[in-house]
Amino acid sequence: MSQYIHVAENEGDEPMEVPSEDDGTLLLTTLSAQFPGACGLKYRNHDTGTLRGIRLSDGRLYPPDTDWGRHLYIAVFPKGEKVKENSTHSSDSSVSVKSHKRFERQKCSDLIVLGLPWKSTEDDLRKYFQQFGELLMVQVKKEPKTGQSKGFGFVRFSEYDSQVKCMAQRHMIDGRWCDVRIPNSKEGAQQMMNRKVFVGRCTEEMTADDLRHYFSKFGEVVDVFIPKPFRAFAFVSFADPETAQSLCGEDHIIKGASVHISGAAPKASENFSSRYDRRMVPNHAHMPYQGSWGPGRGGNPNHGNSNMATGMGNNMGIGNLGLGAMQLNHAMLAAAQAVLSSQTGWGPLGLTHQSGATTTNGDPIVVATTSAAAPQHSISSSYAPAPPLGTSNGAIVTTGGAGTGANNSFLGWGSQTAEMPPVPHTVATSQVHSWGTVPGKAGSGWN
DNA sequence: GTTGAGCGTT
Repeated sequence: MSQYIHVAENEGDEPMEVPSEDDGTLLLTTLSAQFPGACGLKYRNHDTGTLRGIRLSDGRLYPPDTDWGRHLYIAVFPKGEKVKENSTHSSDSSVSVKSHKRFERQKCSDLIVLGLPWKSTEDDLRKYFQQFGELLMVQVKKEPKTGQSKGFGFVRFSEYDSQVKCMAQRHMIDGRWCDVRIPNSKEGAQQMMNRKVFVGRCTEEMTADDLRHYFSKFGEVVDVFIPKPFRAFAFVSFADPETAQSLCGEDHIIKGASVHISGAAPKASENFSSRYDRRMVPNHAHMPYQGSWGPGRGGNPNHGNSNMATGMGNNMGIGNLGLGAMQLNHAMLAAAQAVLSSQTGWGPLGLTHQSGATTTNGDPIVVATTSAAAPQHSISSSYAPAPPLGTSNGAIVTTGGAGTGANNSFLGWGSQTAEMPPVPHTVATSQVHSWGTVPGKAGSGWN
């Protein structure tokens, strides 16, 4: 028996009625059609005064009791996603607002949609994805002869905001969970906007604070890295990639010495592992928070991540360290490469940071083995499909029964099959489980 | 007419 359910974006907002299905469930797609990006529902339980999450399984929201009753339901959004204009108080929500602002400038790219049902047509895709915003292109790849779908397609939004929203969740399309990612062929496009510059010909007198202070006049400096012992170069990371780009190729005078600025090259480990053979870094495939820690565009102050997405073409490795032609010898070049390599945030614990290296920000280098540490830093959390950790959204199953698989089905991260794997006991492992089902491509952080 | 990790006839 179908009924209309009262849903609002916030408590106190004017509710909107959304229809349930004949079996009494509410399709997540129905909800998100009216509340784009919504990933769940909650309501105020007046017995306890607390918010109660609504069970979500296989794209269906289940009524809290025998039916939906007269509760006012609140749409739940992935963490950091609900960046609306009506959030006037930008004090505590400054993080998501900031990231939003940063993303506004970004351009859309084609997105690959994986896992489509064989029967899904381009019309189906268009109908589904237009809830996130205006679509510029929709494709379903088919066998040329038979016209049979290959099970994947491409979409392109006109607004980057739509793309971010769309990528922040999985998608139930015609009964299957589908993933939306940046296509392999497009990775690297973003990397042209590296936030980090290489500063060559540094003198020993230049401290990290000196560099930070000097470069701050061009834009917000997120990080300064000076290898120790002294090697006559440094890395400066800006919050805005455009700032970094604008400085590339220039010579600047700092403390009476002329330094040369150029784009920081990707690490060798990134180049080889992600380009040549991803099996060389099996850890990546199991790392949680690939998404949120990915492209390092979120102003993440940690070294390890600012390079995560700098996988430019294979021909832009050592040779393009941009050391200012012939200013530095081979040893120095190798040293720079080594330093870049050593900044891998994903490496073994002991190798995370070069000993003695200085940083101007006081933050400790976070090794991404503890999941809870990640999102707090991560301004780019809008990339993170609010991993199943997101109980704070209140959208996690609270009712009993088969709800033990709740975490796995949250936002659809998990198995395609109805039967869920054993429920992990900790949040951390649950993330590994859920995210680990997406193999490879960890380096780019775009998927 | 089957299938289920991937990566786009232009």
